[in-house]
Amino acid sequence: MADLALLQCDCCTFSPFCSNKEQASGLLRHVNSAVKQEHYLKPKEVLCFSNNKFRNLYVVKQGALKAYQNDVDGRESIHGFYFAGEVLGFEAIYSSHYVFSIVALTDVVVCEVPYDNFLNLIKSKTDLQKRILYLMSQQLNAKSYLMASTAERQISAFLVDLFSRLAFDENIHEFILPMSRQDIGNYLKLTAETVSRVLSRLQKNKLIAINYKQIRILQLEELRKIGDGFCK
Amino acid sequence: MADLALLQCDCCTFSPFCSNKEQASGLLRHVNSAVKQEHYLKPKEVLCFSNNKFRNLYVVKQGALKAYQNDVDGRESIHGFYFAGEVLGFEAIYSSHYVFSIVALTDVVVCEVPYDNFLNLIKSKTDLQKRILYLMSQQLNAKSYLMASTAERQISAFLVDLFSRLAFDENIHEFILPMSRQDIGNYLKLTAETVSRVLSRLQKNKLIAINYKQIRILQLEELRKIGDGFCK
DNA sequence: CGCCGTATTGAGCGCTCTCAAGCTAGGTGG
DNA sequence: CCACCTAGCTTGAGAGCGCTCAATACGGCG
Repeated sequence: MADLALLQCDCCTFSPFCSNKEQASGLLRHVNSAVKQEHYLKPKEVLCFSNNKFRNLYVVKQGALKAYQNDVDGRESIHGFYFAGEVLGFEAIYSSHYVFSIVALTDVVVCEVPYDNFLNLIKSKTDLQKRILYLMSQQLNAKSYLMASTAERQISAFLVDLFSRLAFDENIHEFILPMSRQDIGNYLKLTAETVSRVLSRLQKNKLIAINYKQIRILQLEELRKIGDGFCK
Repeated sequence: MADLALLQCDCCTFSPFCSNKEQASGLLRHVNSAVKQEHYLKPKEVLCFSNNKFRNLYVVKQGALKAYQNDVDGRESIHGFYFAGEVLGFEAIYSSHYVFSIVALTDVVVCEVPYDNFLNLIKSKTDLQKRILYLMSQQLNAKSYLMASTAERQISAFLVDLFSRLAFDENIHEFILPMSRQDIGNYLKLTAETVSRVLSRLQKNKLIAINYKQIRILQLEELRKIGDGFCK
């Protein structure tokens, strides 16, 4: 378990803002300057509510979360999913309020990073300044596959994206979907039925093997081709 | 003309990185530190090509541009439009190459901002550091209406967005669409025919008056309602 | 004035949605 | 240990929105 936590820190995109010599050698915690504390969440627990005052960025240390808003139709419009090593809250800098409610999908550990701490930390560190622009630029590039032309393309690209973000080991082409079919649909603007149908079709065509939340990618390159132009 | 150029600078989101006392009082040009030079483009002229090495951010001083990629189907997938006062190139920080080709839609004046100049400028200026995070966060919030559920919603939200970015005077509800129906379609993932049909319907319903590129918003609040959840 | 790119409008098709009926897995209680 | 319950998933039939294909109209430019 301690090993897992360390693994998470090693592959965390935020580690330059957090890690120090102690961490690299195995110790860590609140000695670093930007991270204030950790939070532990159970599935369905809320990390922050839409419209609440923005104070903290959060870094996912373990587990998966979703960011969503309720749209006019009362539908849950999902803005994105966040997994280990990813930073959330950047959108809120602009509006100074959280734009989305963020909810745990699994058991979750997040690091709380007060935005003021963060600004103080980067103040005089040019490498961290470059790094944060890099990370935000990365988020600008994400999610392009939302615009793919058919449900099959969107879902193929979504699976490739998930695989690249969830697979600890590139060689194990199997992972657990942390979200429901409905969540995938709310994210891609498809119905849960369409998601289910497309996944079944991809399975029939031997591109994936899927059993509820257990999924194995059988032909990664084929999937990439189907979702092409939209997979990085 | 000189007045227009100044007006553009006054409402430019990038002016903190550019303006100085001289500018504010009427003079300016290359005295400021981040901006290197201006470029003048005619319609269809290319500012930068997709995959070229990223060196500069650009700030639009006058006119309109589109950023696009060709997708698998050979279709032109438009990532966004840029108007006076807006910054482009943030996506390229991540990949260190331009992600999109950027082309002028009208006569255009842009300011070239070498990224190295820019990094030097913000190095020790905490207010500019905050400002750039704010601007990038703003871009993360843009384009949410792309996900609206129907063509009518997307286009209504698109028009509201355009109006807020193009109208010099909030009270004049009339402006020129700088892009073609096909461009709008390529941006919203609709066909030019659908765009045309929806615009005609909005006109029939007295929400807008449109004649080719000339458009007048008749019922801004109604449009906002239709595109709701997706207009800021 | 004639040409060509762009915009409009119509008819028919197909993908995704809606509505609805089973199915499965996992949890609960006897 | 098994019957039951429920939430989530799967699958089917029919409807509607946006797409394709096509014909026509408009406007800018030489």
